[in-house]
Amino acid sequence: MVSLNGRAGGIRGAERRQARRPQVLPAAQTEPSLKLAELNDHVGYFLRRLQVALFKDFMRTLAPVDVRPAQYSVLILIAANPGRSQAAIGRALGIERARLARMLHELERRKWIERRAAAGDGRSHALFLTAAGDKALARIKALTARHEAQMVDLMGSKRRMLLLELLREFG
Amino acid sequence: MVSLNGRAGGIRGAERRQARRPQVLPAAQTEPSLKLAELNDHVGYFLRRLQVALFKDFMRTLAPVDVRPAQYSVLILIAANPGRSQAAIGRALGIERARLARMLHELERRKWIERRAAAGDGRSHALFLTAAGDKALARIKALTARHEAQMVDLMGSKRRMLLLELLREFG
DNA sequence: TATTGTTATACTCTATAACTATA
DNA sequence: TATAGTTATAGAGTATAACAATA
Repeated sequence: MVSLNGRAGGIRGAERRQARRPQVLPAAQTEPSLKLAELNDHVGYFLRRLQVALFKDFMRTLAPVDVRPAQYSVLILIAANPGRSQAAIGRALGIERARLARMLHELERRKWIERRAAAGDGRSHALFLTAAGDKALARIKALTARHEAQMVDLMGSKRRMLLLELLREFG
Repeated sequence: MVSLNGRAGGIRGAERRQARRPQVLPAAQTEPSLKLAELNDHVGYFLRRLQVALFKDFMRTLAPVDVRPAQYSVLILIAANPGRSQAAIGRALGIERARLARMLHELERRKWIERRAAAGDGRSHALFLTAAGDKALARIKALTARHEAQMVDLMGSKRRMLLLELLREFG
C-alpha cells in the first residue's frame, strides 16, 4: 500500500477516514493544515510531490534487487535496443554522459551488462545485457509489476491510465 | 519558450515541423529513436521527465532572483501562514527538518525571513517574512507567473488545467 | 573541429545520526 | 520520553570542465 504523506490506506481510504472522524478535537491536535496559497496553481508543485512519492515506492519495492529508477531505465533500454552506444542511451533518457559512464561501471561490476568495441566507430561502445543481466531483469520486471499494481491501488486504474496518457504526450 | 528535449517550439510546434519534414533521410541521420519498451507503461518515467523539464524552466525563469523551487515553496508558505513553526512548514511541504534549518539560514542571510521565539513553546521558532522578504516575493511572483505562462505555452491551457486538477487529487 | 567516453570537482538534495533544550 | 531545532556526514543526482582517442 502506498501513500503520499506516509498515511496508510491511499487517497480514497484517507478521505473516507477523514470524513468519518468527528470534528471535535482542537485544531492544534488535528494537525493544523497550512494554506498552500499560490502553490495550488503550480503544476510543478504537485508534479514534484507525486513524483517523489512514486520514486519512493519504486525504490522500496525494488529494494530486494537494489535497483534505482535510473538504473532500471538504462537496463530496459539496453535490453530493448542491444548494441547501441552510451551516447544514444544517454540521449534517449536524458542522462548526462559522465553520469551514465559511472552508472555503467556499476552495472558492469554486477555483471549485468557488457561493453564491446563498436563495429564502425572506434570511439563508441556497443552495450549489451549479459545472460546474468537478462535473468536479473526478469526478476526486476516482476518487482516493477508489483510497483505498478501499487500505483493502481493508489490512484485507481482509470485515473492512472488518464494520467499516463496525458504525461506521454510530453515525453 | 519551453521544450522537453531542448527542441524549440514546444510540443505542438515540434509536431508540426516533424509532420512537414520529408522522411527521406537515413535513420542514422534522423536521430535513430530508441524503443522505450516497458518504460511506456510506467507513470513514474513520464512524470519524472516532465517534472525535470518544468523545474529546469522554473530555475531558468527565476534565475534573476536566484530562487529554487523548494525555496519558493517555503517563502509562499511563510507568507500565507505567518508565525508557524519550522516543523509545521517542513511537514506541510515534505521537507526534512535538517534541510529546512539550513534553507532558513540562507533565507535569513538574505534578510527575507526572520525567526522569533514562539509564544507558547520555548523550543520552536515562529517564522515571518521581513518587509524586504515581502518585496522580494512580489518580484518572485511576477517571475513565477511568467513561468506558468510558459507552461501554458508548452502544454496548452486546457491540458495544463486537466493535469493540474488530476495531480491535485494526490497532493 | 566535433564526438565518444572518461575522470574530477562542485553543488543540490536526501537520509541519518547525534546533540541541546525544552516539553 | 518525545519534540524542536541544529550540526555533521554520506550518498544520489546534476552540471561542468578537462582530457585522450577517434571521426
